[in-house]
Amino acid sequence: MRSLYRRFYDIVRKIPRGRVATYGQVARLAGMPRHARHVGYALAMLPDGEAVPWHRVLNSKGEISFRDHPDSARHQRALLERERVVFRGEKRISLKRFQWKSE
DNA sequence: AAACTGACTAATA
DNA sequence: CTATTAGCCAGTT
Repeated sequence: MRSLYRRFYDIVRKIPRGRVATYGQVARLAGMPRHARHVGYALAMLPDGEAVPWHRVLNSKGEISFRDHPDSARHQRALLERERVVFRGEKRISLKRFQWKSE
């Protein structure tokens, strides 16, 4: 249901430039713990042109979470690097340094 | 109703 | 460090 997803979008919109959040974190902040998978699901059907920085959402290990669609993963990485988020190796970033500390 | 599907996670080996 | 596993839950089939 799209109205439920709107809560996720609102949270994601608050992630500052150069910072990232995890799916679980977004779910918790939206008041819906244990709905991490739905955050990803919501972002997947996010229409193009929405002002939601979907690329700042990573999985709990600090990795880009496109198992398939490697091209989209590259795109996401490019968007993050444009914000000075630094990757350690091929896929990971340091959550220690870049995770958004909400409130 | 039942099975299946995920841009997930935490715990365990 | 990687791999596996069980748990998760709204939508879809």
